[in-house]
Amino acid sequence: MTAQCRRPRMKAVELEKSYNPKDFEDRIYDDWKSNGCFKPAEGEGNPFVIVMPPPNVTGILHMGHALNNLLQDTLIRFHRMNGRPALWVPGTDHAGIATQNVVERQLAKRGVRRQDLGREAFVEETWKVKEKHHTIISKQLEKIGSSCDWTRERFTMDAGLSRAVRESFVTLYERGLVYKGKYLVNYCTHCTTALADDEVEYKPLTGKLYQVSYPFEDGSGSITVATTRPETMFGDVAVAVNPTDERYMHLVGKFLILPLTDRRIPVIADNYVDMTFGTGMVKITPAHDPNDWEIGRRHNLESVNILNPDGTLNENVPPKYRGMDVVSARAVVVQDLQSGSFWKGESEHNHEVGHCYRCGTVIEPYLSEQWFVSMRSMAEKALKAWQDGEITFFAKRWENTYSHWLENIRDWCISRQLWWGHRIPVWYCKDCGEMMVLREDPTECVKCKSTQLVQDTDVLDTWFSSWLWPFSTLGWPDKTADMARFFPTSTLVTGYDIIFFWVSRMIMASLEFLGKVPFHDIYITGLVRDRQGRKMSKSLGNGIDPLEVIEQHGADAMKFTLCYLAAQGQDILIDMDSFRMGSRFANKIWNATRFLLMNLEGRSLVEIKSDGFSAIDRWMYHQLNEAAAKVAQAIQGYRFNEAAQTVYDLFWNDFCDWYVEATKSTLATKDDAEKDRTVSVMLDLLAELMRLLHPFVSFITEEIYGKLPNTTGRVIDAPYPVWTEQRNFPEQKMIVSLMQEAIRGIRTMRSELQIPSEKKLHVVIRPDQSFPATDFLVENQKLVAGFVGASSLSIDSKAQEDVTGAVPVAGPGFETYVFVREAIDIEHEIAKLQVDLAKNETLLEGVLKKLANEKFLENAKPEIIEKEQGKRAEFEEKLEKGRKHLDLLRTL
RNA sequence: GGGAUUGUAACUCAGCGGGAGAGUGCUACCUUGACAUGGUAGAAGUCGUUGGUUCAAACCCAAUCAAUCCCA
Repeated sequence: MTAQCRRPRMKAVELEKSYNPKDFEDRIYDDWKSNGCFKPAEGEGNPFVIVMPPPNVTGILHMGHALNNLLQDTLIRFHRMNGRPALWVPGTDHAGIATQNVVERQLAKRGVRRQDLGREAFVEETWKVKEKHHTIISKQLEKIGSSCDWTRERFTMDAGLSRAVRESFVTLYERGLVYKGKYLVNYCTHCTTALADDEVEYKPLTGKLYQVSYPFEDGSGSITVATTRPETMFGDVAVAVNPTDERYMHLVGKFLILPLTDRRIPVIADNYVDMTFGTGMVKITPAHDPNDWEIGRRHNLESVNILNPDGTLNENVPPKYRGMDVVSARAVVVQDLQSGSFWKGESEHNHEVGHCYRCGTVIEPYLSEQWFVSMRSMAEKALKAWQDGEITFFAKRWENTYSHWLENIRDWCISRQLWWGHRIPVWYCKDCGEMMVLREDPTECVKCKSTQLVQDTDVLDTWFSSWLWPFSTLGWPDKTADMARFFPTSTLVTGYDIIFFWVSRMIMASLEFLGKVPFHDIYITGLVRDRQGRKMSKSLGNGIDPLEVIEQHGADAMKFTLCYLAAQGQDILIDMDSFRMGSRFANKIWNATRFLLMNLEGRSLVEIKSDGFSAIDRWMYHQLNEAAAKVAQAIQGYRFNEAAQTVYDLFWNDFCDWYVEATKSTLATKDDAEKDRTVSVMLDLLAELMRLLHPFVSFITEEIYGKLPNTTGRVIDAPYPVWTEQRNFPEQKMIVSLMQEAIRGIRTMRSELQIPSEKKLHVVIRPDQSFPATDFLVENQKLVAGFVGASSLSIDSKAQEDVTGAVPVAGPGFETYVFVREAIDIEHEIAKLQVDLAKNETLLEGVLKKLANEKFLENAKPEIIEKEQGKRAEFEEKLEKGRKHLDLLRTL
């Protein structure tokens, strides 16, 4: 009495005829979320931790975010299933300038300026906008299937993170690494705020180079300077020449009168001046040009600032020009220079001009008082951590970008003249002028006890809060349980555009405040581009909305497609049709499952014993085993494309094309015990496949896993398949490969001779004496016959059958004979065989030449030599058989 | 000006020292009881160009052409 008699018979499980992801994706996500599946497992174990790069809270998720997050999701799911407590911390960023711009634009529609509201009301309004947008962005993250722990979600301006920001600011101040000073900064007159150096984007512009004549004070003629920005002449404090320039040396020390004004300025000498540019004489405007600023410092020149914060000219210019913006002032100045005969001409000039990375406005170098972080010492630590191998970039080449930036680091301007953001924790006493940098809001002056205190009006750069993200999200500066357990984190996944802004700064902050790197691996994703290779952008209108992809193809299709295309260090070029790839794959998974489930009717689950496996079962487990090893390796090395390709090939080429096809002949029989066994093994394989596939196609695998009668629980927390010796069947692998080769040979013949599939053939497979798969072929005759559409098939191991009139096909260790006499064009077959023979002759020649080469035998690795010897045998066999077959054909 | 990356089948890209690969597209046949979002078979490549290193180069090195990106 076997166990199967007592087991209940199963019902067929109905799966919808076609794959329709909308039917289950949302439901599955809710199920995961409401059952705490995204929380890290309790207990021991080396945690795997990712902090999500926080998207801008008022932004919309674009394809780049989708890519970024689904790769993180793949990693998290893989490690979670491998038994590591996996934590993925989600969150959003307050995005100072961007958000403030969004709210200001909304207000502008009502005809309201932020100044009309006042600071407090404006910030309140911004919080409301933030709340509204926050639901949009989190919903989008859910749609794409992100298995992040929402119970730990953070926002860069929530209470905890605000405290972290203060703590870090004050600590740096105490360490002398934060300072305030009047320097030339990049200023956006549209956003009315200073920007950091790396927030400026340089774009080539065609401008004009103007030649202006500056007369000498003593009336002894004039000199000509070249400038691209004549309106800044009101800020000129000198004209410089190169000290080695013999044309002008005699002029150094003389004074000039600045045109349109009555100011006198000196001629000075400085190495910076390029003798070949323009006339070789340069006007020096320290308050409005970074190079001039340096020259001004070297020569102790004063700086004359001619701009108001809004970009209009201020009281330091002649009254006529005050209040004009830069562009209109330039036109008027040019006109006035012309009529005042200071004009010497103009020419076209191409140069790189800085623009605001948020609004695109031309950046003005602007002299103002700002807060800075001194970066040198932190950069050195960050460089050392990299040199010591504590962090690794994938792909490696980004390490150059990282180190190069750190080696050339400049101090970081962190104050922003905005209202939305972390207010700088600095207070000034109105009475005694004392400056206080404090963790807590003060109530009175620490020096004079006055209560007349004002807080610095500026806010901090948004990156000043996001650089703390890997630990502020875990509770720092408190010593929380999460900090102890999950910090440092494991991996960061982000785009290369923010290696400077964010990645390197997080490393610096983490080393500075915690003495550890914040993560060990940094995976840099490619950029998602359109088919023409252009960046996706609003202005081009070439963007693809991830939600639209999900609508058309499903979240799994999007995830799988992008994984499949995510080659390390490579941008991804796609259009909407690209996602059909993933969608077809998901459809295939669906239908293969459907086939199996409809065959469950009346079957019983039996215990699976590996000694009861058929050869083809062993082969399939072997393939699965190999794939598991390959996927693990690929994921460890962040080669997502390789991992995705591995599971694709396994499921489609091995499981569907061969294994499922092979079961069909069994399922068509009346042998119930064998059918129960087949179905049970197939269910086992399918469950394993769902686990293996889950990180790459998460929803469909969960949906199917839940329907399988041999599974309990969810696939999201099922164990991941790992390579095991028990499933290593290299022998079966080899034997099945030989069978496949025989089958392909016959199919090719059939197809080339255009024999319709309904026409059944007689086929003879004649193995050589030492052919290892003979027994297998004998046992699986029916199977092979089914694969090639043969009405009769014989395994002619004694070479007894008469094969006269059959078309011969050579294989490694065997020959096949297909009886299709009436269909053959003998001349054509002979010609084909001759081409084949010629090819093999050249191949053999090459191999023989190698094997005769002493240097090759000396230098090549033994396994290579062995391989060449194997090739020689193979080509010789093919030639021998080919010649025999040629004779055979000629007798027909 | 400095640096990085990329040039492989019609398209998008893997491979990166030892017999040229995938997906899409294309061609032929197939409405076989999972799937036409499918099946079977096939055609298609001087691996940008020129040198060099090596027994052996798509792969390493140098130069060169083309494209992209970052920094100044």
